[in-house]
Amino acid sequence: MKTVSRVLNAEPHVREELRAKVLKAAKDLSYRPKTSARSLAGAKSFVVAHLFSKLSPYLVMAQLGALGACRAAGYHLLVETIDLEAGDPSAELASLLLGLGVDGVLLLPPVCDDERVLDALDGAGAAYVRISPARDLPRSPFVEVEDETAARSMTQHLIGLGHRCIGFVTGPDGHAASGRRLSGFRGAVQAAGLVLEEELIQPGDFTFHSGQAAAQTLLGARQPPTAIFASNDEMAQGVIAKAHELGLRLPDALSVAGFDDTPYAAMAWPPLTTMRQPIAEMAAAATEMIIAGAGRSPRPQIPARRFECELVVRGSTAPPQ
Amino acid sequence: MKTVSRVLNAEPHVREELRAKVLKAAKDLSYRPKTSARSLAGAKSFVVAHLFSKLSPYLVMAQLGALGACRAAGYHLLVETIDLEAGDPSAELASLLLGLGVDGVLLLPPVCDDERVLDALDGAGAAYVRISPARDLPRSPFVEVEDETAARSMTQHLIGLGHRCIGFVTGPDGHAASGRRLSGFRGAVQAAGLVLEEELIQPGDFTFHSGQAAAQTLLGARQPPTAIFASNDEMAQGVIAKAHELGLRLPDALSVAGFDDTPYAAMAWPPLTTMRQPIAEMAAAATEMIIAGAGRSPRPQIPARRFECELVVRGSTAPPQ
DNA sequence: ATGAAAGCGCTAACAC
DNA sequence: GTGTTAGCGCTTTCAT
Repeated sequence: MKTVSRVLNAEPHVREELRAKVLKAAKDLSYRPKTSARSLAGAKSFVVAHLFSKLSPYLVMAQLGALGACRAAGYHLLVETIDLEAGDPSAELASLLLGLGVDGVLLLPPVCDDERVLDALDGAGAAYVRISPARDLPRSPFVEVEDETAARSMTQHLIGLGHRCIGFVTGPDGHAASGRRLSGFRGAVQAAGLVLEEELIQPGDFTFHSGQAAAQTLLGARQPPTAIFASNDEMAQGVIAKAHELGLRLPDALSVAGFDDTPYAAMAWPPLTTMRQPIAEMAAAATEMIIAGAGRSPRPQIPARRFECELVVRGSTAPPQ
Repeated sequence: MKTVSRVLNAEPHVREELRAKVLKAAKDLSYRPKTSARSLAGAKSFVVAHLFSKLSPYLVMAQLGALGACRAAGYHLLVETIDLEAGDPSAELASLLLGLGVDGVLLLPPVCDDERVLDALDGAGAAYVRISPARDLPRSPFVEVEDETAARSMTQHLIGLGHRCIGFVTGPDGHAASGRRLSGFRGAVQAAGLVLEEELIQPGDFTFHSGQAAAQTLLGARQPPTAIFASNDEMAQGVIAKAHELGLRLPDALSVAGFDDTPYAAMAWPPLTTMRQPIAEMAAAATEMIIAGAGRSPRPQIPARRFECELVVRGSTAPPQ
């Protein structure tokens, strides 16, 4: 019995001949080890959980990446929501962690920066990997993306098109990406020797509505920008909608750029120029980190991984008219 | 020990006093039963799987609904993809079903109409509930929506606005909703005494691209329609994009209507008039059906449930100019 | 390199 | 109404 276990878990110390025999028998019987028995007896549960508060296209792409990594390793992906607004998120977490004993939890913003969630996870001794965390970097393995460089590239693209007055819509405070994308924008504008009036930078929170509101303000100014760079695609969509509402012809009267390259960016009109963030790969990498550490104690130290973005030029950006 | 088990599973035959005592002790110790032990010993796994081939906004909304139902019942939701294009989907399913022994599988189109998937599921003795299945209705419990009635309402909305020449973009063959929505459209057009030229009905497959292509054909005709009703929101977005590309002013030069009311419908420009399909509730209902039958043998007969849609009028429909 | 024994934490079946 | 016993199907530990 133990020999079969060794073969099926790819453990050493089994003669090649015997291994083949076991494998053949397993195949003939179409035998599948029962996950519940494996996790009851052993240290691994073969389940990774993706914990989120709200599902955006960005998180959906991450989920798909995580799913792929799970599949490749014979793992399963569990999805769980948590209400950050509600009283105590740790109570909700308890049933997840203590009950199921998942091997690890995948966290993205904003959940990955909620102190209470992190404390609850640490308290339960649960492993977790974060994507683009804003704080306490040493607290867990994580994966991040070159936000600042990417934002700089996008800004340079707009400047290269001839724009001299560019508006920017920020992400919410507390999101690591928000500050970095703004820095990248600022850096590129200043490097080009352009004046950056502070009213060209409008606050947003990654929602469509906030993109509309920011556009309203920017386009209503005495000297409106000829291009607007929104920190994510959904806000860029809001900018586009507002511009249409104001009767502007895009992209001639206004260039609009986004960030993330969600599937809906290409469905906007005009199709949105944006920075492609390899979120599926990032989530897959994070999931692999979880799986690599599953059942191991002490948990292995895993170095952070950093990914790059790619400029995707579509029809929403053009030289100013 | 058995008494504790009874209390925690809300089984009868426990004195109220003792029950309270157990509950208090459980709380004091913050005790959580271990899912793997429960499913190894018992007949239930406390896990429902959502099996899909591709993730659309529609499926994401369903996932959220299923998640809510799982949460409420102390269940967990597992997500799994299956490649319908690939050789044999049953091989992929095997590891999911035999290994994890989920209590049930939630299936939506197009997966819910794939004969091979259904056969594999039946072969493994797995329970499944389908949403809007197109065939073999008695084969499993299912949930459906009033597609035909809803399509009729939408068409009446357009006719009521004064449109006399309305184009229609169908869904893919094999999707139960495709035929029903087309029937609803046909019924309303004929009831209004309008002539329905067959070239006003263009084939689509629920993708953005197919919506664009259909719009290209419809708007290029000698007598183009003044309104286009697409069978889902994504195709409606494609119609809108194509209309913008052709320089049409929406909604005056062309009214566009969709179906589903995904979150992106409201982000289009103009905001899309559509039929809201209560997909999250439908998925929740389907998940409850799975949970109700979990661990029971023979599986209880569960009557189908039917839901209604709601017309959501936004800015993309208006009287013809 | 292989295998025997013990037991993970519950529920099922059966006493009482 | 309550408690006892015997496993569920694996992995772990420890012999050999």
